[in-house]
Amino acid sequence: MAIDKNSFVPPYYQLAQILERQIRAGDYRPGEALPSEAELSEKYGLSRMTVRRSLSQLARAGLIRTERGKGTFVSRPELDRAVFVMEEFHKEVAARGLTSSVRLLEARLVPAPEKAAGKLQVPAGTKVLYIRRSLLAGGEPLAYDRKYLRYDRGRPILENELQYQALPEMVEKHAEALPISSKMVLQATVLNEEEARALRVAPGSPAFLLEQVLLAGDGRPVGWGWCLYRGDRYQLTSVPTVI
Amino acid sequence: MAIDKNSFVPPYYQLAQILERQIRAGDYRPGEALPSEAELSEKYGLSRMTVRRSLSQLARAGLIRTERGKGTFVSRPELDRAVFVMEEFHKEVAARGLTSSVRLLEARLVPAPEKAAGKLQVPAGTKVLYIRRSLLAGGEPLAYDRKYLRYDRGRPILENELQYQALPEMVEKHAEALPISSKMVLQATVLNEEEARALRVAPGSPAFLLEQVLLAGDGRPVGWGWCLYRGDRYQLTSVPTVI
DNA sequence: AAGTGGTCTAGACCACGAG
DNA sequence: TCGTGGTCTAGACCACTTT
Repeated sequence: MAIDKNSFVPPYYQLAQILERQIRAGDYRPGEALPSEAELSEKYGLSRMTVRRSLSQLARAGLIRTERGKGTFVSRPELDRAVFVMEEFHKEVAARGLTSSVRLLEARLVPAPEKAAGKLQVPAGTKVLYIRRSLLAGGEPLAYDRKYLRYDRGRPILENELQYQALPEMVEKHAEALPISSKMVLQATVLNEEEARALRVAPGSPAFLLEQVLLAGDGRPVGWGWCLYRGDRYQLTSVPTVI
Repeated sequence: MAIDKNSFVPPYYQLAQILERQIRAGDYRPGEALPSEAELSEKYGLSRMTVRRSLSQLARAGLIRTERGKGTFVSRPELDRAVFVMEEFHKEVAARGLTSSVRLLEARLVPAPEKAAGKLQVPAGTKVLYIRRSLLAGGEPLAYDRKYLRYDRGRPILENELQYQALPEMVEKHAEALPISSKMVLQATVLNEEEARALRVAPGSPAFLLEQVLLAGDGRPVGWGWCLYRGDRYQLTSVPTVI
């Protein structure tokens, strides 16, 4: 194989594909060294920087690993390793060809319960915004979301806002600092009476429990809560290793 | 801020950190454009290639996005998006400071059940290897694994192999083609009698159900099965956005 | 000393978007 | 036409590993 410089596919990508194919075909076996960057550069008529770009791509995909002073080696495939991506709710639902909607079940200012106060790093009893929402896919509840949010400003809450706005926009209006990142923990759980009712399934049904902390740019927590996803209608698929 | 060319931290990384800090501090807001590559190059005394490397890093982390002919823009944070990584069993367990071990419960050649035959793309009834294993962390069962594997060669199965070898090595010995990648689906479930007994918990307990297909380099399926992870002892934590 | 990957540069040409 | 990001080059110096 050679590089076609007239192709629309850029040379760095062509080389990455060539090497990927050779690795998958077993031409280079796990642990074996690839030709050095200088050799690849010479063989394919590309500058070393371009060769390195191809190799970086394969390294990011986990197919190879580089060792300074030694060489570039084919990685052993990690068969039991998987990467799962949970997209934003409306994206996830749209990808399945369904329409998403949000039903606000409750939204009020409450004194922060001890646990919520700890998570939000406010004194216990501080007024925080508590919301309960039902996330619908194709008209059917898919997830049940409960959250505590810091409420620093003196702005009144508008029912309309909560009903129709996405959570990030809502928080933006009602908290001092914007959340800019989130930390999540995913667990498997079974639903209790209340949760099952909200999701329209039988108590004891399986569900994903997603605990979420919203963080401001300075690292301070802005929100905390859980979102339950119906186990019979939600699953995560591993991201394929793609270059 | 300026670049310290005498630092051990390479310039491309220093610039990435500077820009990240400015974005997180709100100096550049979501949707806003960053200075052009030429401007950054001029301002920080770096070549354009180096500036581009910094920007690629921020783009991979999801903080910015580039648009050809238009500029580089700060992304809106996707708060409800999360990435979960499931590491190989022994790594995952070792990371918690526990020792991992594997107990082989069953391993025999069986005529492939219809579903397994379909998944493995072999005629129904073909002899395949069926194994059941208990994956232990600190002596306690953490996962319960059941798999069907193609068995093309005429080699006898050695109990010792199954007991002590990792699955990839085992498959390597007993299948024509090496598995080189896997496709997984993660679900939430509740355990039945048999599964609960294997995991030493009560029936009806929550668990993660990980369905796994092992693929050879040419894309042919080599193995198929499920692995159940105890819901009370296993959880996934989102990968932080890191540059 | 020689070979490897890691970083950086100054310049070039291209494709695309806006005026 | 001009400014933007996307790609590529030929060379350089460095840090590390092996001989």
